Amino acid sequence: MSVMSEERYEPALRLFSLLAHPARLRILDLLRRGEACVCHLQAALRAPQPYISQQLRVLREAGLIACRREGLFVYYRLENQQVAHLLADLLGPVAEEPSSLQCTCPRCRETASFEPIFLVEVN
Amino acid sequence: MSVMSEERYEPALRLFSLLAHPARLRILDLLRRGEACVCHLQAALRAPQPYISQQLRVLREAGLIACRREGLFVYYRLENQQVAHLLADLLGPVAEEPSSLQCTCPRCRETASFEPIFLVEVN
DNA sequence: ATACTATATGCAACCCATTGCATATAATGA
DNA sequence: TCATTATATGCAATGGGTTGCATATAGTAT
Repeated sequence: MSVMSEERYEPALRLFSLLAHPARLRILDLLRRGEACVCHLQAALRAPQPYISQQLRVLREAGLIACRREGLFVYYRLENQQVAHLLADLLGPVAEEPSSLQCTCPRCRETASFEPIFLVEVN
Repeated sequence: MSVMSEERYEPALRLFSLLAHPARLRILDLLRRGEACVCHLQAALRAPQPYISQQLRVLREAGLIACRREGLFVYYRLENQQVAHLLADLLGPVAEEPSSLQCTCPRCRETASFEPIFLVEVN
């Protein structure tokens, strides 16, 4: 049939398509707590960096998230309030994970209370 | 990578996957107004009947809608309040379509104010 | 310039939902 | 019983998103 895509539904359809993806949904949920750098998300999802960056691009080009570069690091943030509401409805309030993940970015270093998880001491 | 499907997100992921589909979203939106028979949805979507029934099955097996048979006709209804809220958030209040679609079901016949759209007089 | 780290991009292969269609079933009436 | 209408199911083919990986780019430091 292929007809049937009323323009009235298109924004909602695009949004649902973006959210109906494990990695993207997880990323958006993580960003509800505030900014996060790519390496942070990478550590949280335990997925290859190019994979993370690809999903970030999809979300960025859709306007759901935005980013800001600081030196070598790029910090992403949730940029769409409607998504924040949606996630609050469906996932509940922001979940505080027991051991907050640490990566190699300065932000993680300065607030580090434990040994960073993905930082390996080389002697 | 295929790992990464935290059970915490699975209900939301399933829901988003169901909603990220033009026909299914349209059907759910239509059912916000109340019950509708298959032929009614068929007329509204202008899609083949087997196609409509398939999407209805998907939604039914997911528990989003329920149905009740009355003679030859099967009336579907929205069965998930969370979905109703979601749609209200994203699509706004129930839209009253200018000319309400009519099909061949008794319900449409008794409330018919105009000639049913998809009813052809064969004399 | 070179080296190194963090991040982004390009692209091909794969996989699975989508969808079209034939057919089956349910219910009613003659 | 047969005919007809409304709805459901089965299944193969297709198309488009997903994903893995090689590689490119940006930024910093020596």
